[in-house]
Amino acid sequence: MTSHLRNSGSHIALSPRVEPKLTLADELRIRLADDIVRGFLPLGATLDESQTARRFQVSRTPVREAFRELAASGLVDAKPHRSTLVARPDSERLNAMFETMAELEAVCAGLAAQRMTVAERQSLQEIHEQLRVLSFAGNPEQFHEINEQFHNAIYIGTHNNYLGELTIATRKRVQPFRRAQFRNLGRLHKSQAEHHHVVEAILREDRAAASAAMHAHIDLVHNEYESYAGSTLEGEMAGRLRTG
Amino acid sequence: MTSHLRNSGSHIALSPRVEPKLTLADELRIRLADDIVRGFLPLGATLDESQTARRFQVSRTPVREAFRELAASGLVDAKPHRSTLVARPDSERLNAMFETMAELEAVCAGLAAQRMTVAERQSLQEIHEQLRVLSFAGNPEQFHEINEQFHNAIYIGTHNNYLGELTIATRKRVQPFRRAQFRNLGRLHKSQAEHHHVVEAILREDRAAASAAMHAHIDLVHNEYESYAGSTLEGEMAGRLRTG
DNA sequence: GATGATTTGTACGTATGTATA
DNA sequence: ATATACATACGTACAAATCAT
Repeated sequence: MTSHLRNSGSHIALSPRVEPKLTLADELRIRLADDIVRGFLPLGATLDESQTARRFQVSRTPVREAFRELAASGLVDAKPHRSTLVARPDSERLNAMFETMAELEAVCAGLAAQRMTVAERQSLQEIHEQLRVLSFAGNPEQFHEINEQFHNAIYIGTHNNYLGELTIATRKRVQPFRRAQFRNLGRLHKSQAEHHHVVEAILREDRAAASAAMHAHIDLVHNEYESYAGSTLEGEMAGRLRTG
Repeated sequence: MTSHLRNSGSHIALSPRVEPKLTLADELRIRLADDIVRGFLPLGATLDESQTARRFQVSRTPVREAFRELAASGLVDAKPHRSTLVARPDSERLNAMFETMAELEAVCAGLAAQRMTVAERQSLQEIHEQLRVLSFAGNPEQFHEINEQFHNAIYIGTHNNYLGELTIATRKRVQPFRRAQFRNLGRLHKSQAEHHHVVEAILREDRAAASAAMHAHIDLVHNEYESYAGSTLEGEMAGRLRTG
């Protein structure tokens, strides 16, 4: 992954509208957010402005602006006159984020059950079927990808874009703690079974059941993380890196 | 309200730790967010960087950073190479925000019913009583102030800080559309009655009832806005200012 | 549609505050 | 505790894009 953002001399501008003309700050924000949620940047890591600027061959100005936006979205922690750090929520806050995600996803599933169009319901079923196949193929990366599509399909089905955005933002903030989930092959099939209850309820247009099934699903994701983090003691260890 | 942020020469630094040393960008963000939610800055207004910089006697750099953060929080709309505008959601998005607020507030009330400490329940009752008195005194500004305290008390009662932050953020984004609410004196008493159902359910530790009562309350706030906006045709008119 | 005026985006230098020896 | 080193905060100059004519 060579990281040169600076595209010296735009080449091959065949079709117009290919580039929405993003600013460097925007590209940096997207790139850094991706690095954080993918776990490429470790939690609690120091994000040096000059260093980051050199890394991407830009000045510090767009880097600063990207950091500020990431701070506003909660992915990094920035205090005045102090270096920006990749956010590392303590266990209380992490629990709060998981719980909130469960509530948000539950509301989404409930609304989707009431509002999805025929086409949207069919699309959801197709994605669900893809996941079933993948749960046997056992490719964690691919399963994760389609799993996101599954949840996105439900957000769209709510016909409430704002709610979808809030939910996605929360998902992103929790993602670093869900990453290892699908390493466990057994988890793929369990996830599949949980999804099945959600899909079934949505197709029945049963709001309460869809909501409850999704809530249960996210709670299990949370539990899965806790048992993983607890077993590896990663949470404890990470917690003592700076505070101890 | 003279607007000089520049405090030339810090004076009287008696006790240490009085000033958390906010940056200019932070102060600007807070100030501008306040101006927006209070309706001081009209929806859709253009926020010129240089102009704003001159207004506060600072350079464009902190202004830009403040704009970026406001954009991340959704209060302003910023596209690359275009002036930043005070966000003016269309009716579909506004409905989505109201609906989401109702769901979030409902979840908060439900969790609070289960989790509030004795002290927190008592505090909630006291605030509720203050509102009852104010609903007769009929001071809209003061009622609004204590009303925010009422809802904040519930967020605290959830013991889920993240959820509280999301809910507050959503409340802020909708606030410009709730401003005129309490001009209507009758609304104060209706609001009071709705709150009563919420408080009662919370004190009974009845999660479902608290959640439902709060949901109904916010829905009525939404309806109140719609009938107001509809009657003044403000929504329609504003909608045609730029798009037409 | 081209050109000038205006506004935003980026780079960089200096000031200021923080952390370390 | 003072001084030094270092990172961030801010101002200014210039480049690039948009808007108005």
